[in-house]
Amino acid sequence: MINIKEEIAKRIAEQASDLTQEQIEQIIEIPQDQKMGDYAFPCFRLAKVYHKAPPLIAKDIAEKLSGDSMFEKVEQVNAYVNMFLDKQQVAGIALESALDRENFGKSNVGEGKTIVIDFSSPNIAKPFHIGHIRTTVIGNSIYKIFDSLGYNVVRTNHLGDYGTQFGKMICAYRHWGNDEDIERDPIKTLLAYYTKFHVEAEKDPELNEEARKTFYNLEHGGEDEIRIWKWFSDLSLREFNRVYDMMGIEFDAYDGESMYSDMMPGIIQELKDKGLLQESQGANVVDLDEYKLPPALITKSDGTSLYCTRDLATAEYRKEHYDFYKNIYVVASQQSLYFKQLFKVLELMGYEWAKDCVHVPFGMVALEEGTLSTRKGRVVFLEDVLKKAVEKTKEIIMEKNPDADAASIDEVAKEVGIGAVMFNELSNSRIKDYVFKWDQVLNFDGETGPYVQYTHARCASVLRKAGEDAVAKAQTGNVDTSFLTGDAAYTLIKLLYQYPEVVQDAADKYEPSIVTRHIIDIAQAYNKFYHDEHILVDDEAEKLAKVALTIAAKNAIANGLDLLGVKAPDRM
RNA sequence: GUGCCUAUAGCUCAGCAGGAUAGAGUAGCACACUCCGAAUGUGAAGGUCGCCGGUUCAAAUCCGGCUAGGCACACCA
Repeated sequence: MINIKEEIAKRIAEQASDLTQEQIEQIIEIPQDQKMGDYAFPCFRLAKVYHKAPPLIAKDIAEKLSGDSMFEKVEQVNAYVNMFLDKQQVAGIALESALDRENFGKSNVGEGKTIVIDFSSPNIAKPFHIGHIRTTVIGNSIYKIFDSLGYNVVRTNHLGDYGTQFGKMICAYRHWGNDEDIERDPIKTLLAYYTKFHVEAEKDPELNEEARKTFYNLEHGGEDEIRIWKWFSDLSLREFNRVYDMMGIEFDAYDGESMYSDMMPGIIQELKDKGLLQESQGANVVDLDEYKLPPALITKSDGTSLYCTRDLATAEYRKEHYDFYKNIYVVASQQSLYFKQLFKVLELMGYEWAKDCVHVPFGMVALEEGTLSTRKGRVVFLEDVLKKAVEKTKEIIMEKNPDADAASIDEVAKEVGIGAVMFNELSNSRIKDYVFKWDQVLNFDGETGPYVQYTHARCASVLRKAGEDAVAKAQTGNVDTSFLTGDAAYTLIKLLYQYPEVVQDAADKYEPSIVTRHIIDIAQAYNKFYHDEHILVDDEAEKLAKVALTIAAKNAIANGLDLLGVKAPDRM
């Protein structure tokens, strides 16, 4: 696709030779008001070079640019050169790429590069609650975005299936466990035991000691501990997979923490050999004082391992097996300091690839009653949220469309309801904290997933009415773009043109919300176009041009939603 | 105590390698379905961009200092 900004910069560079084309490209901006043009070039910075007032320089440049066929007009307003592009040319460029659904917004910049992305990673035997939605949905979207840019992306679910907590869980089971209850409703039952453990441990500190020993046994090959642990793991995975299935999320590897337990001694030895390990208060640490970081704890005073040790092993394993270009961790912002320590230790171990490890943090989810707390039983289950969203959607569909057939209602309600929850999660910058509110996730008006999906369904509906022949003809892109120069159509066209850069930007920043916001803009622009102009008009040439734009908008929305992991139904 | 993050309309948020009059959605108000899907669109209203300084021709955006909230800071992950 032609890079318009680059073309403009090239032309200005010919006029103002004291700046390089790159510098000019940096200065060129998109005015906030469309009335001021498609692109603008502020001339303040040239004033010093030319010893002339900025408006005079702007006037000069504007005059020289005026003749170029690229522009409809170029005018000087104060210190700005405001450029209005030839709308038909832009429409031609945008349509050409957007009509090609398969390739629109995609690229091959990542060819030959592998990215490992660690996300979701819930703890075994604990509920999959609303707090997990962030890493899961954001991680999935980042995977989709990089995948669409040609990277080979490995999704790994680093299950929290190890650590002292399992000592606690096993203890609790031994004290109060009932196998039938567990089989019937594993997570909720295990959660009840876990909660009870903490209550009891308050009264009887001996329990904590017992739990520590139990984990020690687990880590050192205790048969019964391993049997119970394995059983809990399997049950949990079954539960998690049900939720992943609902959201259409898959993984390439389920390598939990336990998988790396064999590598612990090796890591510890390696740290010793490299002179990094120090004994401190009975524990083994890597001192990071020099880097203004607290020491990284490698082993506890009782000799058992810690997550840091396991994470070091995990990183090494990933480098060896995947030779990653980036190793991404989608983990809550609470752990920012921890990841700084982890990456620093890797660096000190002499691994130059430590710089390729990135922590992608996100903010906290709280409930109106306070922070989520598994122990205190203050949780909202993700599955319940998804189910409620589907029910609500079903009600809305039946209300709006009483004679739709039952089978399709169920299918669409799932796509829209679950899509709404996922979309909602991806609407804001990931770093923001938020408070979970039912009426907020179940709101389907305005800037929401259903709004965007509705627009997609509306496009599909228009195309059905247009008929196959018209769609096939429009699909070639061989249409008269002079019918697409109205304000609404042109706004939409510019958004379509920008879409590929937006995807790249979202990848650079690991920020799916950039895509979310852009497809909201596209949906708004299409809806406005739809209201302002009649699409299926009698005039064949005009109709084909507008149908082509409808196809393009539909493709952009469908591809954008796909990057979010959200479905784009043709009817709803 | 130290570090990191956040602060923009009643509410939820965009905008932040500086640029022209700070944008959406939502709530409330007023409109538009004999017309391609009203889960839509239109209009009016709504702001000391947390506060104080600084840099600059130009600051919501950069720098410094405050304030408020969140998070983290050794045997949990």
